[in-house]
Amino acid sequence: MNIEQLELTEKRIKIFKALADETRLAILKALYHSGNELNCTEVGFTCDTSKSNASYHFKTLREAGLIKVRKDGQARYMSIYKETFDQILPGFLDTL
Amino acid sequence: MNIEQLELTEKRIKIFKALADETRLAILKALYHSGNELNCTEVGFTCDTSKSNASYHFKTLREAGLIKVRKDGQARYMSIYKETFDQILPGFLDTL
DNA sequence: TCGTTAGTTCAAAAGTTGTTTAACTATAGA
DNA sequence: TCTATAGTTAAACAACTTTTGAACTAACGA
Repeated sequence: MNIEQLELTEKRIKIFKALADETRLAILKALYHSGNELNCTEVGFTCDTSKSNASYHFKTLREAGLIKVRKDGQARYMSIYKETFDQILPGFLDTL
Repeated sequence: MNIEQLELTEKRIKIFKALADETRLAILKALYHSGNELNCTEVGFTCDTSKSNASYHFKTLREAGLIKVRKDGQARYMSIYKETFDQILPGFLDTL
């Protein structure tokens, strides 16, 4: 395996780990179906867990490149990082 | 969430867990690129681990519905379970 | 029947991930 | 400046996954 393939494999594994969790799938589903950005409180509400646990899951999704976060005042708005899905899992978002 | 959606979510999580591992991605890659079935020894050789560990990973892949296994004499031949990929991760196999 | 090959299973050890609680930082408004 | 709100971080713990080595089963050929 060359270096690009190694990095691609690592990226894939990070993504699959991030997707292998009910709470994180619920977050992505909410984001995808909102068709828009949502703030942490809104997302935390739909996935029914504590704010620190929600924050842990946001971080996992962010580090896998599956969501992006925009800061505005006190709030942080997150949305699907579509490019990552298109590259690694073409067609998956539409099955959500 | 209704019962079908719950089952789909569980199936997805099982699949993502199965895919979130370097050894198992290597197995799938070998199978996909062989374009054919391979026996456990051949696959174990390409993914460089003990036979008991290889067997554990085969089971994980089998239980996620990602490979199927055919027994013939002493040997077992495994191959990609294409239908599962088509249903849950359309387009993914070609990125392998 | 005996030895060999192919693969699985089991239990213990090692490693990783998810949850919880509490303490923390940063921004906003009174 | 004080208080409230939004979110992150750290530590401890429980739960789960992976690895390892040894014992096992099943099929084959001599």
